[in-house]
Amino acid sequence: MDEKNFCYKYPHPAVTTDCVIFGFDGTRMQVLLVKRGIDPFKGRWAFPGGFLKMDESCEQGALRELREETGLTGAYIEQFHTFSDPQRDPRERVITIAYYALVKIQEVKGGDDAERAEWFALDEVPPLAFDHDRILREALKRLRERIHFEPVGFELLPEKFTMKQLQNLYEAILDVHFDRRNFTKKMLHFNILNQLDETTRPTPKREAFLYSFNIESYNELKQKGFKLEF
Amino acid sequence: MDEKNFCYKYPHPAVTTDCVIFGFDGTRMQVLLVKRGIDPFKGRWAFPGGFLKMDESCEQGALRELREETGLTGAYIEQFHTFSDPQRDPRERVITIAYYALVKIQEVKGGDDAERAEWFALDEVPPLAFDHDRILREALKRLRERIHFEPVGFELLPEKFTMKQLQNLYEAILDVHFDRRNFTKKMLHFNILNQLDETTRPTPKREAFLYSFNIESYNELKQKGFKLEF
DNA sequence: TTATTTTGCGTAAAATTTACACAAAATGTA
DNA sequence: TACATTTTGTGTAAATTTTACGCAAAATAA
Repeated sequence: MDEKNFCYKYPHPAVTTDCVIFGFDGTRMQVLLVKRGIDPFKGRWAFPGGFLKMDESCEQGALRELREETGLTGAYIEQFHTFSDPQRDPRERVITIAYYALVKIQEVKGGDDAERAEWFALDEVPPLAFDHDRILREALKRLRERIHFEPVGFELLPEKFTMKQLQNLYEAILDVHFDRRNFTKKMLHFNILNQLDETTRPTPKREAFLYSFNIESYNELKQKGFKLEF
Repeated sequence: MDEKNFCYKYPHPAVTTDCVIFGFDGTRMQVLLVKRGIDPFKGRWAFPGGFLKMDESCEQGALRELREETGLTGAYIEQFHTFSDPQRDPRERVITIAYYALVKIQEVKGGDDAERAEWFALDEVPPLAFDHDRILREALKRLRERIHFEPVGFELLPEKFTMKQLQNLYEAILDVHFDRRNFTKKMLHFNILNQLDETTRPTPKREAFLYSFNIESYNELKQKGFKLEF
């Protein structure tokens, strides 16, 4: 059947969600792309996404797409912008509500479309379908702002991590360099890290402490109003 | 005619834009509300907004609504969130792309719907139609974040303003109090203000310098990457 | 005149940020 | 075993920024 059964008095745009999925490999920020199997832009890479269902909010839609593409459930996602250029999709008028997700790269198994999905380092992202290049730029911009108010880094690292890993992450996102000793001091000063008894073994050189994120302390701090300046 | 002439293979939600219009009266932040003339929520106050046309981006749509409601053209607007709860409109599925505008309250003459529009101080906003209470909360939250990266205050003040007015504005938005002398020092240190030769006359007490915003210096500063911490 | 309010300009103390020094822990090599 | 090398943990002094005020000038009102 090819009938058009959904009719309205006034024209309605189609609505999709797209999700920029960020991961961190220990050194560089990565994004998960999916190769398009159909036109338009067949063969081009794009962010996972799809049409919004009528009984789900766009957050639910984005989470559903994320689950379908990567097998991830309950990931940290954040809506950052809605893109609505009338020409952004050659088929029909489509506006897309864009999210970014922060995931632990090592926990992504890949879902139904896993064979089509692939991680790319930020500086190796190929030209993307639709206006997804712009969507990526906006996502990064928002992530860089967000890091000043939320400890977004902890969504990207494993449960236990070293101070060096955390520093690498901040440096990768903000594209800056910090002094190792000052970074540690500042981070510990926030009091949102648990220093664990364990250390990294085996290790090539001197072993490092492992830390975990203390979400209770963070929530307390958040009540009082604070900022995570870097 | 009451036919439904716009048909699609899959269901499409309706899409609107809504605009939270912020103004500053010298002491308090205000928002411009419009009284609804039709159901649903007839008689309740709401933010100006309306359905997106098929040939305009949502930014163009928001600017058009703003012009129709207030007569303002070329105002500073910023998209902050898209609201998509399936139940948010009792008529049909409507998602709304929400903007906030920063306007100089003294320049708002009022448009076609001027007689239905009214300014309300933030702490005197009545219960609003739809999910507009939530929309207001989110707009404020975003404005408070934004003020750390953009000199949003200058959109809300007249061309020439005193340091005290600027301080009042920051205090009203952030709901904090600054020391008068330290605020001045910090503000001047950014080097984005022109100190004018004029002063405020007549004045009840000692006259104060007038300042204007130096957008060239601001853009220079922005290139280098900076922050307007308060 | 004198008291009062508002503004401009300053300065000392406190707090934070920045730039380093140094030693301990692990490894590899002579 | 001794020693050079790398990586990490901890500390400290200097520079900078923030904070908390003091004080006098300009205008008004009594």
